Amino acid sequence: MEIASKYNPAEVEDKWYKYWMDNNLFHSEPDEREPYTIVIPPPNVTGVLHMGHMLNNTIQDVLVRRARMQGKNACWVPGTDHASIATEAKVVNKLASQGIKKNDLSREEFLDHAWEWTHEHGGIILEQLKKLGASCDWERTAFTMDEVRSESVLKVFCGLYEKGLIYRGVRMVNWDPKALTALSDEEVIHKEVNGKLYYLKYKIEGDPDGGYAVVATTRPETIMGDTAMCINPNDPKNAHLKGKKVIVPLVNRAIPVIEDDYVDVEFGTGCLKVTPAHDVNDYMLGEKYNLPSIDIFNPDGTLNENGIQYAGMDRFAVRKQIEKDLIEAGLMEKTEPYTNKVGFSERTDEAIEPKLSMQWFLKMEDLSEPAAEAVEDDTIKFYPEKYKNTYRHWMENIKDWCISRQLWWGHQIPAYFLPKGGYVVALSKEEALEKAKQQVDYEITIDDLKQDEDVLDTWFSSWLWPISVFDGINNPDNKDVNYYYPTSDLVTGPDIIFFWVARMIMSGYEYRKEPCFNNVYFTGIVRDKQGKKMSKQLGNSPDPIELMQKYGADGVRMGMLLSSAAGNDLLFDESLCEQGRNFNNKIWNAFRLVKGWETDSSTPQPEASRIAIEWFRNKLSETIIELDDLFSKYRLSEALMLLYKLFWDEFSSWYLEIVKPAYQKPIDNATYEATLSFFDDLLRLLHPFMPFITEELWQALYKREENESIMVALQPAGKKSLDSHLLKDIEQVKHVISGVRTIRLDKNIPNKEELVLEIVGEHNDSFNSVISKMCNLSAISSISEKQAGAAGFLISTTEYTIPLQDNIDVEAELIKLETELKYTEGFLNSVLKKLSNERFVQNAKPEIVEVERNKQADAESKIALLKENIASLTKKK
RNA sequence: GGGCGUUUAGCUCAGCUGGUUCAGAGCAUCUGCCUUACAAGCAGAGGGUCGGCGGUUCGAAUCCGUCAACGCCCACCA
Repeated sequence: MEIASKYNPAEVEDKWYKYWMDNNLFHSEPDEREPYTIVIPPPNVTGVLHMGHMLNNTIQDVLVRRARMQGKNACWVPGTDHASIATEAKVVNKLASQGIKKNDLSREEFLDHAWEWTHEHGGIILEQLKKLGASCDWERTAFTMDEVRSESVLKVFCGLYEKGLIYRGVRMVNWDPKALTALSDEEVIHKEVNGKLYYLKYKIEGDPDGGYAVVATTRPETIMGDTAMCINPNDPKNAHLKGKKVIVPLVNRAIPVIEDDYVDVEFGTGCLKVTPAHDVNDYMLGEKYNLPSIDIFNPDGTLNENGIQYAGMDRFAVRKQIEKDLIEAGLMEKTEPYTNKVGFSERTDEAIEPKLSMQWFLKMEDLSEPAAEAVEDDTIKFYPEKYKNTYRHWMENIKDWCISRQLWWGHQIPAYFLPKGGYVVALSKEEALEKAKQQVDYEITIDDLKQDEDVLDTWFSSWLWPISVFDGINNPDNKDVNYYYPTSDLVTGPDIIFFWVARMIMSGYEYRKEPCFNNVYFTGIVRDKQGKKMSKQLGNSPDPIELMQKYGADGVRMGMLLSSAAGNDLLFDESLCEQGRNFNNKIWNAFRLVKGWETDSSTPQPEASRIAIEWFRNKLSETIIELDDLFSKYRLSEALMLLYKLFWDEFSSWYLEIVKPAYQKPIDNATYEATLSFFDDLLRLLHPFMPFITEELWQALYKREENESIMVALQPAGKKSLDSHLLKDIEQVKHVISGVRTIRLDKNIPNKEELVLEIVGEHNDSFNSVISKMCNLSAISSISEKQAGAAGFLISTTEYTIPLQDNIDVEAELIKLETELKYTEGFLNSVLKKLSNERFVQNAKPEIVEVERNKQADAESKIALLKENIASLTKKK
């Protein structure tokens, strides 16, 4: 059989993905097996795959594939998120490029465009996940705005409303003047902004001396909304203002001076302008002192008619203009540079405007209680654990969730306004009418009802995800949800711990009285080599599809995983994918070697092969134990590295080299069978990490049945009890072999040339067959004294020597010995120092002291030996 | 302003409750090899006073304190 010397992923990946699909291997139905469930963090429906998705989904696939191979009924539910604000923004932009304004369209027309966009771009990302090898149950693909999910959302809204947990009211919210919607606190990102602190003069009303108070503000454009000035009652320097009124500059309106100890005496002049409509704190002062509230902004951030001469101008333009005008009017005392934190919209990057508006809110207090507890007591475990703190802190300070958005793309709020005021909340308009009829004493028809224009926050649908994907909201007792819920692991980024993770936990307890998942694995953020976050804007993110074409999906998966300890950011480097590709190639070539062997039943099994098989069986089992441990701690990176070393070093470099028959010689049956079986085990261990190449080789390794797949083969179990002596002995043997190789290299002796190994001192000769084969020796013998002119090396106190025909370089040899002697003497010294310390001998554990004594003995005999050798060499000189 | 985390070889990172599984791994580097699976390879080698300082201890990468640098999260001081 002729096999190419390089693995070509392009030839095999699509083939096997299709095979898995054709054989329906990704699909799961409830049965008697133990379930293993993951729900995908749904990517934006119109998004494209980026490196973050690659990492996240590779991890999920590794977990799912492994669980499947452990005999569990594994189900990975894929899907997408309608991403209300992001998608709407994209559609608005697209329409704008066609010269269409959103406002010119009716809601229905706009939604038609949005659906069209969704169908056009939707699901691209899911197709990309298939390239990665994701073993999702595609028959279960869900969308946050499909029928089942939409129904779930409305049902939940109505239910929570009935329970009194959802309320509607005018509150100070985060307003995005670009997206023209309210946002939740979590959608606001605070950034430092270099601006100015403006010191404005507020004249004191009726003051004969023309006295004034100075107010420091970062937002002079809001003075039109001022309805009071506030001082601290305990501030002596402003005491003269008590009970007075001051005149708002330019506006010439008198406002009262109020007193509240909220005001920091030290800041600015100790005078605070109060603008209840445009600042959260001022709003609270307004409530407390019953101040009027003057809203000066339009929704888009321009000033309204309350802005008088500035009406129609943008808020930032006004800031500049008003600065000029104040200076001209002599009402600006000074300005100074100032940095403060300003909130920006997560989506549009627009400066948030605190704004009073009517919104829907969800009360969080009751919901958060069981959710907080579950993480606290490890019912739901976080990996890494440090996020418990973050979570706890947020839960303890949780505020009500603003769930309404002034958008069209999303779940429209099922609240219906009545003609003469008031509203009802109902699942359908028909039901709303029934409710309305009971509520009002006038005649009412279905056309009189007007549904709330707003939609719900996207997260109000995704927080139900682990339940709603199994239709567990609409049909709480269905077979699927009862079987698959609670889900097993959630894999997501720490950036959405509040947006999503926390809220899912809440909904889980609210609707199923159970955790929604048992473990949460937080991945890090993918950064480039400079440590910058990878993003499309920065252009520093490679295209995952191109990467997979270049290195193969398996290679890229490995590249992602090698760099990622849970929760740590990972510095992505393409060279890791290269390493992955190289590893694929290594596996490929090992396969070529093994499959190239001819067997011969008359060939007896060499002793070396017998030993190698016994040893590798133990090595494999030892690794499996370690692997299980690493997986239980979600240390996937280390798990993969462990297998990498097992395959490359232990299997390829040691095992295969030992059992490899001589050129064009056949191999004995027993060794051949054992090797194939090891190969099979290795492929299965590797399969969760590298699904494609392992399937390709697994299929070719033995004759397989139709429809068989490594995907559903079981993980190898390994031996129960390990022969630790054998494992240790072989490590010694490796040292001996390395020593001989070093001599060959040093002395420039070709591998072809047979050598003789002579040993002075203790040596276990059970493994001589292995040493002999690996070093190409003609004989191994024990002698009492090293031959003159032999090269050698020491392992503990045994001296391994190779007699050489040619005269050796005495000088070089002496230097080598002297160096080793010096080092050993130094080592002995440090040991002796410890042992001569009485307090050490008294206080340290006896085992430790014993160890030191052994060290001393070993070092002493080694020194004696070295000295002997040096003496005999010197004689020769 | 609070809280959390990180700092160990050129790079990326392991090192649990203090002591031979303690100074490690992979990559990179260097040397020699186109050796009959693989140069995307083989064999061998070098490389760190574990961020600084101080303390506890017979003994500290590991525990305590402190400082520094970087990162993240939270927070209404205009």
